[in-house]
Amino acid sequence: MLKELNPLLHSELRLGIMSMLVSVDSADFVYLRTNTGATAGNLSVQIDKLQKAGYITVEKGFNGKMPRTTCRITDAGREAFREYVERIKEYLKI
Amino acid sequence: MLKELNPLLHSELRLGIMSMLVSVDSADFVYLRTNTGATAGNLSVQIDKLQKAGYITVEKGFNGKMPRTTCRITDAGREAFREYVERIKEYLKI
DNA sequence: ATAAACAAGTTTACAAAATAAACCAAATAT
DNA sequence: ATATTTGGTTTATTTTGTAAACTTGTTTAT
Repeated sequence: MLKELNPLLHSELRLGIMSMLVSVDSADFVYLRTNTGATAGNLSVQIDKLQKAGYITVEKGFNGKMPRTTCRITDAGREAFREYVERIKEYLKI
Repeated sequence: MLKELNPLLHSELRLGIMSMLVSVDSADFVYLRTNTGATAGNLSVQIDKLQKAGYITVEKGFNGKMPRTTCRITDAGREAFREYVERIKEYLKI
């Protein structure tokens, strides 16, 4: 029997964000926006959701004078991602 | 760069339906309902969407006196599923 | 024979989610 | 000085998912 997929991760953009964060130390807002191709508004909202779930941390600082938002995956995020991958594999039959 | 995921397949229930159909000749409504755990209403709606997209065929007949709805995946459905799997693999890093 | 309960779906109304447009504040370019 | 760009956030709209309510017919109990 197929197990439920974590609805927070089963979203194209949020999965994309997590996918980028899982293999780097950190990534900033601009990097994520560029590499996901998302609009800033959409990205902002989805980052918020991931943060509220405790899957990522969001740190606001400055790059010189320009604001910079840095995201990092948490252990809980990493584990949730791992389990999501495990579960969806059964759907994909791989 | 991550490619877009087919939104018709990136849905837990529809992906579950396709996942079941991809490896059997056919499956009827009751089988799909039981094995996905979906409500009949939800299943009906999602089957409709897959059919309208040309990913499955839906045949209405009878099992004795009781109505029976039989679903089959089409070549287009199989191909869409294949491509979806290929694309989401990059998100999952597998 | 009639009513109650059940089976197989469909329709529709509602809730949740995704998305982009509009907005804001500060920095840089003209 | 002012127009444009950068780095976002807020909010309004659209899209989507979902289940409750309904329909049509069948079986079972009385």
